[in-house]
Amino acid sequence: MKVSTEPDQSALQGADGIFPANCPSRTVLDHVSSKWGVLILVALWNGPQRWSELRRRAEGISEKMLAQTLKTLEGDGFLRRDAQPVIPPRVDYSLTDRGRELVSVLLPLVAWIAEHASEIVDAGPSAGAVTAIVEP
Amino acid sequence: MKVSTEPDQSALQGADGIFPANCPSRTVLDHVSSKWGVLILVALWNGPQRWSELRRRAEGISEKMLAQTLKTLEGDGFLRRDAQPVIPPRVDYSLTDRGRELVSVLLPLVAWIAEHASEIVDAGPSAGAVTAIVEP
DNA sequence: CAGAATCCCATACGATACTG
DNA sequence: CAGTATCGTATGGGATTCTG
Repeated sequence: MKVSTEPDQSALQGADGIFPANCPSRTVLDHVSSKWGVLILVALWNGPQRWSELRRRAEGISEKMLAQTLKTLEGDGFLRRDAQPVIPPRVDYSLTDRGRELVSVLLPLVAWIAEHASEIVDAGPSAGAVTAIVEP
Repeated sequence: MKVSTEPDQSALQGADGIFPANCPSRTVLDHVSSKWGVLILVALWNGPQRWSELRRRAEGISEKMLAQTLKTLEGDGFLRRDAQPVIPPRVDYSLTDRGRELVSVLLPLVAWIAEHASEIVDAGPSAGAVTAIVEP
């Protein structure tokens, strides 16, 4: 399942613009890097998951966003929806081949963040957040 | 500067939740995967860039978002701001070591998307599109 | 259990104008 | 050139309710 560990970064280094504004690549990047995209995709790495499992794994996600994110990613062909006509309903979501390719390049990123986040977090002023609010 | 070759995905595969809801990792993931985060970070891979260069490279970004994204990423320690007291002003942005580590795991993702985006298409109808991207 | 539908607010984001 | 300030809108996204 190794897709391409060979960087192919030449295309990027050589170009002036990274992703042209109205390109599919921009769209896909937005889908993947949407608030919940990465979490859902990575959550599926272990194998098929049910709706409720995904909700637990992507901690904090609302049902609305789960549904929306799943549809978008399904539309992009990254995951597959498998509904069984039983009662109570059982639906499994799983990565497609394309989805597995994507996740395989996503994992190093997620792993890196998981390892280094604790050093970053602080960053002194307002914790890096642009608008630090909260606090009831 | 080798950082990424060892996946360390065990931590992810073993865990039930991916990123706990109120964890630094979530915050960092949000910063990086913000609408413009990836674009800016990758744009800096080639070396220091000036404000106006970044604006061109991250095609479509507004000044407001450029400023905001730069501040957030600077706050996270991914990039450095270098202002020279000359007239007209000249400011260079460049990746820190930490930023370079991050981008090094980001590049495979970006490259993958650049390669496959056109097959994905999505969005059903019109779906036209596209003059290949990244072509010199 | 797995979702669709509705309501509604916060903020992300863009456009424009102004400044050192 | 490299920003900041202000404003207005669109959209993301949570809470709640309803259904097969």
